[in-house]
Parts: sequence; C-alpha cells; structure tokens
Amino acid sequence: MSLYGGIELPGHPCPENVRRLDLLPIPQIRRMMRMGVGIDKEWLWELGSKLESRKVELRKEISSYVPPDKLEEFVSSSSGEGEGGMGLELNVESAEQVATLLFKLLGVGSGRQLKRTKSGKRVSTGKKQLETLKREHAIVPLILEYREASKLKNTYTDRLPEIARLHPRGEECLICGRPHREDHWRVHTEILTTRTDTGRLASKSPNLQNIPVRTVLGREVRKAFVPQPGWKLVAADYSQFELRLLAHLSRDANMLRIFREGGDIHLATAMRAFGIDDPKKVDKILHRAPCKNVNFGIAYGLTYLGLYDLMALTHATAGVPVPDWLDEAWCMEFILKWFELYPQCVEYFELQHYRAKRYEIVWTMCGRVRPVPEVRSVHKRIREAGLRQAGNMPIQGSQADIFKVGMARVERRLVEWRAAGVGVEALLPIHDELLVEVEEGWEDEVKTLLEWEMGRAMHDGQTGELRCRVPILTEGKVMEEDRWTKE
DNA sequence: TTAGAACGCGCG
DNA sequence: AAAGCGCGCGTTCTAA
Repeated sequence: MSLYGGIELPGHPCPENVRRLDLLPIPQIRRMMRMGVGIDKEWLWELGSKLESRKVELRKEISSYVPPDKLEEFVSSSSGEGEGGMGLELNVESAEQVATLLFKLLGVGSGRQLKRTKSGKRVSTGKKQLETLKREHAIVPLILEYREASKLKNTYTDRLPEIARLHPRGEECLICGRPHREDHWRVHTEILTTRTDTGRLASKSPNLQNIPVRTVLGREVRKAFVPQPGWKLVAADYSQFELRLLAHLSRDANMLRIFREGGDIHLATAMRAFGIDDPKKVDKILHRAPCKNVNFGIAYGLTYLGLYDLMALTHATAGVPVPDWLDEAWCMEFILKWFELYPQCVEYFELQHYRAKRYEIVWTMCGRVRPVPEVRSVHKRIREAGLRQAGNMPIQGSQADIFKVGMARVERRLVEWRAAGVGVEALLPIHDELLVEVEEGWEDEVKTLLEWEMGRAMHDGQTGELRCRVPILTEGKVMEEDRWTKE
C-alpha cells in the first residue's frame, strides 16, 4: 500500500520536480457513500430465480456425464453435499471435482499442454483453459455456463437485495438527506482512498466497481441499478485513457499523431503492423484482435507468451481454429514490430525501469510515489514483476490522478447546481467513469457538464505546467431506459 | 470449529 | 518454472 502521495521519501534523491498531490476529494466521496445507488429488488429476485433454475438444469446435465460407478469419489471428497438422500451430483463449484472429472475420467485435453494452477497441484480449470477445450467435449461449455450463472447469482442477485436499505419518501431522507418522491431501495458502498498502490480508489461492501457488463447475462444484472423515481442516471467515461496517457508520457510521435487525428488506434496499428492499405481489408480476428491485445497489454508488460495465450483465447471464444502460422515465435516478432511502430514507448519503459532500479521508486504526473523494492530482489520472477509494476504505475496512477481532478471539477459545478435548486448527485467513481443521478429534465445538461469538466481535467492547475499532448475524449451517456446500461 | 489459503472470476 | 497491471468477494479446501 502506498501512502506516500506527494511526500518525498527520506534518503531517496528525487531527480525530478515531484509535485504535491493534494486533491483527494474526501467530502465528495463521503457524499457518494451516503447517497448510495438505487436498485430494483424485484428485478434481482426474478433474475435470481431464473439463474437458479438454469443452475439446476445444468447441474443435472453435467452430472449425467459422470460415470455412475465413479460418483463415490466425488461424494467422499465433498463434505457439504448429501442432503436430500438421492441427490448424488457433482459439485460444479468445486474446481477439484471438475478437474478430476474432466482430466482423469473423461480424458479431456489429453495429449495437449495443459496449464496448471498457481500452486502446481493440478491442471487448471480456469476460464482461459476451459475456453480452449470447449470443442473437445460437450461438457465443457456446460461448465462454463454454470460458472457464469453461479457467479452472477452468488455475488450479485443474492447479495445486493440483502444489503439494500430503504430510503423513505419524505422531506428529508434520514439516510442521504435528500427529499425523495417515493420509497425506494439503495445500496451503499464504502469507497477506500488509501487502499491501492497506484492511487486508484477501491470499493467494498459491496464492491460496486465490478458490476457485470461484458456479457449479455451480466448486463441483465447491471440493469437492476436504477435512478430514484423522477430522476435519471447519467454516466461519463474517458475513452482509451491509459493508452492516451502512454502516448502523453512517452511523447511517442506516431501514437500522438493517431490520437490527434482521431483515428481508431487498433485499426491504425493493424494497418501498419500488417502493411495493409485498405481499412476494409483488416480482419477483426486476424489483424485487429492482436493489435488491440498488444495495445492494451503493453502497458501491463505483456510478454510474447501472454500474447500467445490471449490469441488462443480470442480464437477459441470466436470459435475459429488457430491458424498454423500463429505460434509463440510469431507473437515475439509481433511485439518487436509493435515497439518499432512506437519507438518512444520503449524509451518510456526504459526510463521507468531506470528510476525503479536507481531509486526504488516511480511516480505519476501529479507526484504520487510508489516504492518498488522488488526490482532488487534476488529472485528473477519477483524482479521482473517489479519492473512490470514500475512501467505500469505511472500510467494507471496518472489516470487516477487526472480522474480525481475531473471528479473535483465536476463536484464544484454540482454544488452550484444544487444551490440553484437542481437535484443532482454523483454516485460512483469507477476508475475512468463517473455515474451521476439527476432530476428529470436536466439529464442532457448534466451530460454536457460531465464531458466538459472531465475532458479538461488535464488542463487543471493541479497537473501543473504539463501540456496536454493528447486529446482526452470524454463520452457521456444518458440512460433513457431508466436502468444502468452500456452503449 | 474456524481462520486463512487456494481457486476462480466480476470490473477498469 | 513463470510469463499482464490494479482491485474485492464467493465457495471450497486445509491446517491448526
């Protein structure tokens, strides 16, 4: 944990002008926690019961693949089961049982190089692994579907209604202080400001920063979040913020040019990397996918082996066989080529690695410091992890710095709105996105406000004399359906 | 019986 | 041998 924000560490010469970071918007954050976010309990109950019946079906179907004479093995290893007499079924929640069934009894993936768990005890049954084995046995997609249903039910549809609090209609709500038109339920998260090593905020009890959005079923969960009666939800997020920051921090001419021209960075990378002239000839899986993966992954220190895994997963998920020319050597070449396209990014990472090794710290645009003593470890694995953290922290951390400035700028304006009698509240910070609730009739205004204020966070005095070298794109969205949705 | 590790997975 | 950054949380499994 880094509590060093803006403070120079004794004994560490700081070679550049590291500025004080003094803009944690604590009062605004406390206000968001008090407000909470509205939820539709009936929606969650209904969704939960659908998930439950699907789980029952899937569990039955999955269990039918277990050789009957081997069932005892599972019963003996699982202690909690056994209620209900005859209900001898596989516990799909147990990774151990799933592994035994798949790899010992059914021989799935035999002759293939299978990834093992972190401890090396057995073969992994993680999503990545199972995705590549999807077509080998009909049971595999069933397990994946069960896992999704189970996750959504346990973590979201069951939990959220339990911890929601009733905000009563009336002049002044005792919980949040706002007058509500009708009774409704809200969940209150705790926002932690000193939890992360990079300066990001964290959310717990419940974590509202990981509400599903990437799958169709997941988005149904997200739809359970609603505005209070008579209000609208509005959200605004930065697009490709970390990549733009890499362009800014590295001053890479090619990357800056692409962003300044407002082009599609993944497409532009694909055209240059594969030497394609016509944008229409760029294939989504063949060309754009690896570029997207590398564009995002590079800030995390992605290696050619990681890229190979990602490519295998991309193809498996799309149901396309991996082409025979796509191997680890190809991935290595591709990453080298990527750095040739964006040569100043190499210098960026070299600079961060130098700072890490020389001073054992790296820092963000606003001067938030992260110690990285790992880079001097005697263990190569730890050292390399430390270097990846060092390369990533100024990007992720600067994103957090600027996001906070954006939040502070937004809140300053919302205070004025409230003084003028408009009901408007910030509800949730999600790393590069801010969720806001506003009285009906003001939603378009507030969307414009969010885009304006967040989009100018880099011009703020707090980020110092640093010129904004890259356009920061902010996209606001009004939830017309009165549910939290994507796009 | 229980605290914590292991595993897996939701999000940016 | 591992091989991608930052989080929180649910269930299963294990060691005390």
